[in-house]
Amino acid sequence: MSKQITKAEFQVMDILWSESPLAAASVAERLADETGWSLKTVKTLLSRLVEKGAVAHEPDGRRFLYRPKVTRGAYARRATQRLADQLFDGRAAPLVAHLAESKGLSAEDLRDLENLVEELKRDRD
Amino acid sequence: MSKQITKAEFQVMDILWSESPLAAASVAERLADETGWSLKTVKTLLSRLVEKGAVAHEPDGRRFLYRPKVTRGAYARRATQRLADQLFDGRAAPLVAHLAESKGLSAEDLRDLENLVEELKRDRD
DNA sequence: GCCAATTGACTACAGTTGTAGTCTCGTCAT
DNA sequence: ATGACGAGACTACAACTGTAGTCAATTGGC
Repeated sequence: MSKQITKAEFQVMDILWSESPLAAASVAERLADETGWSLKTVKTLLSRLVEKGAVAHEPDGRRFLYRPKVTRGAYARRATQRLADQLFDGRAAPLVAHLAESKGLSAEDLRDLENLVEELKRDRD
Repeated sequence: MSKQITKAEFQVMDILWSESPLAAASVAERLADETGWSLKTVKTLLSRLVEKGAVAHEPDGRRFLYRPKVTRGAYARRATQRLADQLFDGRAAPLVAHLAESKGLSAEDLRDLENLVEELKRDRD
């Protein structure tokens, strides 16, 4: 049921999704470049993520190791669904249309999409 | 550049997108059912939206009429883009894949998507 | 064995958001 | 003219966020 994850918290999650488990110090280290956050800040964010049920922490000697409890995929699914529901009544096509309009999909994107649609059609029977 | 619109503010926008211009009282009326918000709350939200540059207000006698300055489409595009960038490195296909997985696209959705992809491919040449 | 460094716990504090309340002024019905 | 009512302006306040600081306990290096 894990609560809403904020933007800053998401950046922490993204580190943990790329590698885990990690100690707070390691997470902070990996974030230092993009964010400039102090270790303290990162620790606060980690605590909040633990409170929210999005990451688990297991003691490892004197410190904690953190590990995501929610997969990136699950998170992405929920976020995508929320957006689609809010903006497009849950429909995918207008969502893609907006993506296309705002960004211009690459040729590769189009190929991927075509294959995906094919696949989905096959699955449906 | 209008600032981030919040969840509550979005609900107000959605009323204005469906009909505008409207006086604060009318907006509140139309929101009463779904939200139960008091007129005061709605007025606060409208003021904040004006501050943020997302709606314009023109005096009409002793009151104001509110009208969106950002179209729903433009808002949707920005929101979609943000999500795609954050979660999928801007790629559309994985986004659609996640939508498909979480919701099960309808046959109609698939047809729409297919047509859309066709169209996008044509546009590209 | 002892000290400096590190760790997690707790605290801080300003800005944003959700949800309203108060104040003041103009006006419409009498 | 006047007094109640409705409009927007300003104020409130707790929860959540972003960004840290302080403190007390632990421990690895000497």
